[in-house]
Amino acid sequence: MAVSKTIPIAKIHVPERLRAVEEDHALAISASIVEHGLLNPVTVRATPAAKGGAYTLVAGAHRLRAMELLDEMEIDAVVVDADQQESVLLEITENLFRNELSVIDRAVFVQTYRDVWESKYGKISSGRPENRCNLHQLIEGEAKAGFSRHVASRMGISTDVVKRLNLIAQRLHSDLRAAVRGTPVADNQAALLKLAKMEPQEQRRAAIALRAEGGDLKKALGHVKAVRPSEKPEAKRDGMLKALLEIWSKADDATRKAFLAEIGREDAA
Amino acid sequence: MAVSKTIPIAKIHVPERLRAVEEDHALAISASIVEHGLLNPVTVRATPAAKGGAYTLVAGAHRLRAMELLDEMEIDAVVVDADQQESVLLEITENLFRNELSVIDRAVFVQTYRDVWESKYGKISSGRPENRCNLHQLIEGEAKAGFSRHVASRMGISTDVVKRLNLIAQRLHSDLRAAVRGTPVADNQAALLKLAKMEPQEQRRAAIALRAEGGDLKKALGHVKAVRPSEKPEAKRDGMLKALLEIWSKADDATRKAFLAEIGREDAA
DNA sequence: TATTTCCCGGGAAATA
DNA sequence: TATTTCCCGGGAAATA
Repeated sequence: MAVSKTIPIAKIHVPERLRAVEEDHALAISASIVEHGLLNPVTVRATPAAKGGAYTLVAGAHRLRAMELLDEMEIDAVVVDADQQESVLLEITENLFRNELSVIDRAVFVQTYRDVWESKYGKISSGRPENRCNLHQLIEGEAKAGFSRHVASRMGISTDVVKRLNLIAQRLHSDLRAAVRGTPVADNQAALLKLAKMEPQEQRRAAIALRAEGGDLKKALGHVKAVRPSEKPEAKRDGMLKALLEIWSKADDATRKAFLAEIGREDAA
Repeated sequence: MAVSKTIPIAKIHVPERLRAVEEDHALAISASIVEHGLLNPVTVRATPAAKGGAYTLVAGAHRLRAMELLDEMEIDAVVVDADQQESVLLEITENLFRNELSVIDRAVFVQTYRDVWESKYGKISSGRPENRCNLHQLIEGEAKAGFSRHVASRMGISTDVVKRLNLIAQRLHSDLRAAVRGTPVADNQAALLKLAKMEPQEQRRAAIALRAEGGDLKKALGHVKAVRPSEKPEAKRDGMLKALLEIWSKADDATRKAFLAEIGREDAA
């Protein structure tokens, strides 16, 4: 892939499409950066004429924001020439084919592919495809299809595999991604899926526990589960109370009476 | 398609695969048959050596049972030679291509196609495909794919269209199918989908209302909706009571106390 | 507004 | 047991 170099953060323009950054997520990444440094460089495009600066962000909005929060002035970035986007996509494809990659590495590759693709062709979303999209497909000489099938056919994998890698790439917390690196879990798809589906808060705890247990996932999850019940009982209680009141408000007199009788409160009128 | 002729019900063997008949559904069909006759013949295969009789049922278990319930001795059936199954599939395909069909007719065609296909290749289900299935696909010269994609490519429609037609064919109550015939609703996909997703009980009421309103769906659904709240309040009350007790049983003392306080029952200890 | 084609999430069952 | 490839259901957004 193109060369990674250090560039001033002030010179990076963040396009509208990438503006929506979750501050919590960025904060979590800052913590990870303090501890382990920036593991993956962000991806930018050289755009000397852009309003915000000489570069435009392609991938890594959260990492960029995290570095800003740490008052860093510079960041490692892969600089991709606008005309080279297509060849970057090709490189990713080839890497995916060639190497013996772990599941998590493949997920990151697909994610980067997705980011570069979106920066070139627009945001990937559901819905009936526009003509623009079809046009692109025709130029490429592929059958008419959305991003999912495009990536699948290009990478030589099924759309289901893309679906899973996407899920891992998009929902696995960066803390966990870092914590998992080098352990067997990095190549354990089922485990990664399970982790990715947990709440972000739980994922952060799982990451800490995983490090403490030296990569033993079972032990680590044991701690997280054990912690959970006592961790946020208020939220749970609130939920129960709310549910009770919600149903109560909709119930008729007969139902209310029956309920009170069942719980031994049938006395008052 | 092959010729339809009248055959003795006693001579039809019902294979294990089709044995599971919902008696309610069959009863509903008998009512429809009394009123309108048997609208679609069942499909059978000529199997002189079979244990149950000279024919084996391919499609129409509910219709067959309905005729049995009416003490009929014979039934109209399309007799398909075992060797002709493939050509029947082809015929359905061609019909689907050629004619100006309503949505509901297309759904019925896809359903029949599915039935014949299942009788030849085995039940369609989820899961990683077996070798047998792949073998079949290779013989056909098609790319390896499940039933859904097979049907889609053969019919010249997308898998999403197959999905919707399947939904309509499998979940639209036969009463409604009959009631809709000849009205604009028969070619209104959105309406059919909406109807198909309703509870069977409601579908039956909708069918009655639709006839009463001369095919005016909006008016008919107005009646059904209006009837519903007073129709089964007991079931709803039961559900609410159950939900209340369920949550109550899991709640701790503090939550229970808070709840009782909210509803003005904080008195007793 | 009705239809279509995407994406996403989940579950089942055979394979490795 | 882990992975893969089906089917199914649902929602979004452009098209007709």
